[in-house]
Amino acid sequence: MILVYLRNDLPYSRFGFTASRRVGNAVQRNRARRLLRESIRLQLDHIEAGWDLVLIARPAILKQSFQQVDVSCKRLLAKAHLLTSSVAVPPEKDEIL
RNA sequence: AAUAAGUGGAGAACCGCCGCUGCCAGUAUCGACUUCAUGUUGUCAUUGGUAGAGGAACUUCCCGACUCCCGGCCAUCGAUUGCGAUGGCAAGGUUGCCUCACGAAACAGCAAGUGAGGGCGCCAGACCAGCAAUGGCCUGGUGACUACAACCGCAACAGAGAGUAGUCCCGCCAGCGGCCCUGGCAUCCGACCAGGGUGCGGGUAAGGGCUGAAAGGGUGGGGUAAGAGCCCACCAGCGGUCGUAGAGAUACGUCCGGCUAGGCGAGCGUGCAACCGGGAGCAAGGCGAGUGGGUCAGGCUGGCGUGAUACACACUGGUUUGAUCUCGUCGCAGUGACUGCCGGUGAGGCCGGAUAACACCCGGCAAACCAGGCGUCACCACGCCGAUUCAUCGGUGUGAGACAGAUGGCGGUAGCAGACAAAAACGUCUGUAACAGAAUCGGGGGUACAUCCACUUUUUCAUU
RNA sequence: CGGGGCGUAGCGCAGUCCGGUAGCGCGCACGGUUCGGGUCCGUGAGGUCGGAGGUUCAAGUCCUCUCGCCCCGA
Repeated sequence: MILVYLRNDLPYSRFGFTASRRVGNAVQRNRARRLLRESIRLQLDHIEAGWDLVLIARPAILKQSFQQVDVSCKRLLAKAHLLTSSVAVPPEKDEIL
């Protein structure tokens, strides 16, 4: 997946989820978006306010379970220094989405 | 019993927690309208309840409902600056052997597609007749089956020749031109005349050969130097007139014609025939606001959350100021019945007008019908409330409907599949489904599909 | 909801309109040139024309269905 973020100078953050036709057909694009949305929903309390974030799905997400997607998502947020409190971020492993 | 194919049906279970979208109800805040009080309604927050993808939702090959837009020329009639009605033509569109049926849902009509029967052509097989060529008949298969005899266009290579056919080889010919020989004109030569030869030029497409997917009727006679539909008779084939049979395609018969015409109408050219108003699509379109609404920022004020609680910060409703952008809403939602009302359609029917009369036509009526609206009732699924004989009854509520587009995540149980282990069972671990996601609705066709069930058929094995 | 286009050799494209030989450039292989490499010269290999069916004597080309990809309009 790809994370694009930009400071919006608002007291809250906004999120967008995108899956292009390269990801697959309508069913597969819907599933990719839902996985990303659920992963962000569980992290809402730990994400800094004042940012616009867009998560872009890549075709490899279809082969991953939700846990793998969630780990990748957390790792991306930590890399962008968008997490507020200390969240247990798993260490980097070999497989990277 | 296994296997494969086809057709039809089913096509993802249950419980808990968190989350999303619509609707309903309660609570609270603020605003608007109204009232003597009350109340109605909108928005946001929050709580509870409830509903929430498919057989193909895919595809877009089609049709319809529904909505909007548009229409050339001529004639007649009525009106008399635009217009309306009727008829015709043009343009455009569709179809292409015939009939019937399905698709086909108000009268009529309706496509993609499908079925049955028939006609004609072609192919294969059996039988019959005949020495044979061939013909007849039956069965099966197959055909996008209007016309290349209106026009335009196309055909590589090979071959003599491929579109008003053509002489390359073998043949045939001596009428014509040339050459040679003989004879005649008293003699020689030339010319001329007669006869013969030659196939060089030439004629000949009748016979054979060669090339190719394809090479321009058959028999007999006349005719000719030799031949040729060159001419004639008959036959085959083609076009047409008329008659008979049939619902029609068409078949049979008759006469006439020109004598032969080859192939490709899947060549999106074109001609012909028949039929038909056309086009766009819910991003259709209607309504409202634009002094409105959305977004952002500031002020005032209410709610709620957090913290260190007379305060600060975040979010949010109302109001107001500024900037910026068009926005909101309807269309838009169970199934079925009642015909209760309204609306619509109304072929055929009835009545009236019109006519000498009938038909057409005009007006009306109503049966029947409808995918439209309202209303009532029933049913299905689920929830809530009440009652009781504890399984029913009664009451009540809901029925996907978004507008960057809602169905997801986690845990557990069961089932299934695989692996370990194993005589089997128990057990442990892993995985959890194929094709695929609603956007106005309905219907037909096509395509994709794990697994299960039913039926039919193919093949193999076992038993009798 | 409607309209249009593309698919041909490893890659990029002609040929399709109007049927008959599948070709061009780069790349690849071999040989030559050079002390060696590149450049250059010569020779050569390589394509079920997305798939299925049909029309035709003959289909990359025409027709029908189907698969994949791309674009446009409201």
